[in-house]
Formats: sequence, C-alpha cells, structure tokens
Amino acid sequence: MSDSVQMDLSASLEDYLEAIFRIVQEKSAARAKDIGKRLKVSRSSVTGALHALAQRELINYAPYDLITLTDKGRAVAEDVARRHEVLRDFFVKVLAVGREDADEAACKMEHAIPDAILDRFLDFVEFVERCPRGGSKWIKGFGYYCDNDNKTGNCEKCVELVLDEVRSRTTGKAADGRTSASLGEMKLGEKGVIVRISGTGGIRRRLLDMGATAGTLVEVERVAPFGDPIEVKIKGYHLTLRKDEAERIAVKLI
Amino acid sequence: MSDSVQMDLSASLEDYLEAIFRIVQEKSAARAKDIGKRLKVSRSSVTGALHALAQRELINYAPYDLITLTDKGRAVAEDVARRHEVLRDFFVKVLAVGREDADEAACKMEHAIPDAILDRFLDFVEFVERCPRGGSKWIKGFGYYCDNDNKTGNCEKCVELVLDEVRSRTTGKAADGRTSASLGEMKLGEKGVIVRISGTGGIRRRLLDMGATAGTLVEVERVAPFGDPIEVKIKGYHLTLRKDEAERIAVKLI
DNA sequence: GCATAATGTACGGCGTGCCGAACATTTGGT
DNA sequence: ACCAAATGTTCGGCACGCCGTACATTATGC
Repeated sequence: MSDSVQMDLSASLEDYLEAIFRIVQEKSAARAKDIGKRLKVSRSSVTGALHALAQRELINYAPYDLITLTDKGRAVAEDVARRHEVLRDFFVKVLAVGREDADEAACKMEHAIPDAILDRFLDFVEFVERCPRGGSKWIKGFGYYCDNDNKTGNCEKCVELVLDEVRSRTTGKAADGRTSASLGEMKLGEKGVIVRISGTGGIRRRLLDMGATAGTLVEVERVAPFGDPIEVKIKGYHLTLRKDEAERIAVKLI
Repeated sequence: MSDSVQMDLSASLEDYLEAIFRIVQEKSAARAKDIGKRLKVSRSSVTGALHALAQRELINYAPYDLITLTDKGRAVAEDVARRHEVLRDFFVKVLAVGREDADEAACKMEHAIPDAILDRFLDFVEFVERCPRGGSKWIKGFGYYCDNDNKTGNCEKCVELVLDEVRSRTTGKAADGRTSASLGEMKLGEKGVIVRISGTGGIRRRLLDMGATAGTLVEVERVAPFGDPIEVKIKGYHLTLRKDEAERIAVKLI
C-alpha cells in the first residue's frame, strides 16, 4: 500500500543507510567518522556496515573514498526516512509529544512498525489535520475513512466529507481568500485537498501509485524561485513536480 | 511514570518471558515445546533462553522439570504484557485496526516503544473512551489533558471535564440507571471514573503509584462469585482488589 | 616535501540468538 | 516392567553486530 521498496535490511543497516542519507543531505559527502558519531558506534563498525551496504549495491563505496548513495540506496533510505517522519509527525501532532522525544522514539520504532500500522498513523494525522472539528463523529469518522474510502482509492464519500469540512470552516482559507486552485498556484506552506488530476503522464501514475487520489491532503514544502519546480508532501512522500505538471492537479485550498 | 519494573532484558528474552506468562495463564504449566511453538524457534533455542532467564531469577527452572515464573519474573512479564495490551488497545480502539493485525503489530513494537510514548498511547485511548463527543476541543483537549492534568496527578480540571461529559451523555449509564457507586458495587464490564479514594492503606498507595488518581477510568474485568475479589483494569494495569478495599473507592459510572 | 595528525581499514575476539544433530530423560502404552 | 515416542538438553556451528588494537592511507601544517 505505502511502501514501494523493501530490501529486507536489518534494523542496524537501515540505521546506517538513514544516517548516510541525512549526512549527505547536510554536507553532500559522508565520512565514516560522521556516521560513527551519529550512530554512536566505532569507526571499525562503520567499515563493516559499509561493506554490507556496498555488497547490496545501496552505496557507492571504495576504500578511503567518500561515500554516496546509489539510486537504489537513496530509494531505500527515503523510505526509512519517511517512516521516521510519519511516526514523528504522529507523536507530535496527535500525541502532543515534544519534538525531541518524538524523534528519539521514532528512531527506535521505525524498524519495528508494520506498514499497515504506519499507514494508519499517517492517515490519522491527515484526518486530524483535515477534520479538526469533527464533533462526535470524529473517531467513528476516522474508522469509516480507513475502512471504506482509502481502500477503494476512489474516495468519493471522502471528498464530499472533506469538502464539507472545508466549506464549513470559517478560518483556514488561504491568506488571500482563494479557495480553489491548481497545485502550481499554491504558495509555500499552503495545504489543499486534491480534487482532480488531469494529466495523463508519469505524474498521474506516480501520484496514483502512492495512493494520492482525489481527497488526498497535499502540502507545499518548497518552491523554487520561479515556482518551478515545486516540492510537495503527499501521504508522507516528498515529491518534486515541474510547474506544468503541478498545474494539471486541481485542489481545494484548506 | 508507568513502569515499575525494568530488568534490561533483550527483546528476545522478553518474548520468552511473555510466552511463558501466557502459557502458564492458559495451562498452568509451561513446557519447552509449547514455548518453542509459540515463538517459532527450536527446542534447543528454548533451553538456552531458559538458562538465561533462570540466571536472572525470573523463572523457576530445573532440567526436565516444569517451568513457572518467580514473583520477579511474573512482575516483568506482566509489564511486558501490559505494554502489548496498551499498544493493541490503541491500534484497535483508535486506529481501527483488526484485532489480529493489532496483536501482531503490538508483538513487534512492544520492545521498541519508550515508556513516555506508551503512556501517551494509553492516555489517548482513555481520552477517547471518556470523551467521545468532545467536538472541536477533541484534540486540543487531549494535549491539555496530557500536559496539565496528568502531570499534576491532581487532575481537578480533568475530573470536572469528565463529569460534565458523563452528565451530558444520554446513554451509557449503568443498566439500572445508577450513576455513582463504589467500585465494590460495580458489575462485570461496567466502567467508571474514580472520584475519591478513601482508604489509607496499601491499596491507596498502589493506586497512586500507578497514576490512578481521581479522574482515572476504571473497568471491571472479572468478579468472583461473591464479589470478592474483584479484578479491575486501571491505566493498563490489571489489579485485584478485595471487596472492602474496592468499597473505599468512589466512582461515577459511565 | 615531509612529518605528524586525522581518518579509514583489517583482524581477532566477544556476546547474542538461532539452528541441527546427537544424546538424555520422561511419558505412555502394553 | 519395559520399550518406543515424545520431550528436553548439550554441543558445535553459524550469522550478526559490536569493539579495540594494530596497521594503512590521506590530510594538514610547516
């Protein structure tokens, strides 16, 4: 449902991969020492892990050289990071746990959580964000939402509910009062609900693959200087879209 | 906050201990074969684990003899089982996951979850059960509840909120219309909220130790023939009370 | 350029946790 | 009471994952 990559990595190797991923994000090159410091293991342990990861073709590794991720490795690392973020989001946004504690807990649990449960966490956060005034239907509505809407993927009732929610809200519109737009017109930090996906190409496919059908919450995470490309968060995935792709996606702003 | 026992057991040994605990519950005597079947490991692996547990004085073990838990072992096992149940309850009652999937997930995660997060799960379930019609205050109320009420332990505001909830409900009273009682008068399956703990002895202490102050949800799980003893579930713990102890605890029925 | 510090690696060792095979003990049928 | 079958144990072996030490390579200051 939510995972596209499974490498059957041990928890330990996943940790190494995630650490490399984050270090590369920060400094563009990973050194054994940094990895060791981050994971609190000795340098010799790092070398061992690097061999294991290289053998699985997840990293580009040559002795004494800098370490980078292969495409495959980046995909796996992103999946691990996604699990981490979904968990952390849930802890922070739903359980009202402090950011640091949430991160620490997510670290420990990200290897043990089954995909099905992870999806539920994700859905729950989305539900809370969409539906902060659900009244007594709150929890029952969530059950319905999980059992019916998500599975069909069509989510017709869901869209209705969500749009009703949106309409009934007095606050929460975009700053300038717009209520509908294409994804390409959205600004940094704005949230919306997908209404229609007009494109026919790869983007439509990619969105559908990750379960982002009509009714799905989308959030703008980063916008390049001229609005191209635009980075959005959908269902816990981070996705970069070209402007012309984004404009084919109609949304209702929340 | 919520744990009283920490043995620093490996996840594996915790699994063995929990398995023994459950088997003893069912059949009053654990055999290596059953443990192995339950955990899907070979008999020889079981023997090894038993040695480790015996060395830590968690089980009574003699070669070729039946296996029972020591008091210490039972305490640890109950704590593990509690973690399992809190997780499962959360998955079932909040995330609307099926019982079996919830159990499986709880099995995997019960070793990785920090106590602080576990407490939040527990509180969340209680909150949902107490407050099913919270309106838009729902999620904010939970944050408040976690941050203020629980920490003080006094929970005055919480009691007010809860009692208001109870009063405003049209359904949910006990079958015979009672709305308040002592714990000793409650029947199987009834739920209530603690209003006052009059006793001074060990029970009061035990309840306070486990965080069960006024405002805490309590549920009757089992009642012996003449109402003595009575087994209740409080904050994820299972507690057996004598009738005279239970009568000192005033509750509002939900 | 060269010495020295910083960093990376190889190797042997340790603890955990699992297995299968061989051996020991108990159980159950007769 | 005795012989199988079931069950329990021991032992050696394997895979992980970590460490410290010693050695190899690269980086840095002069």
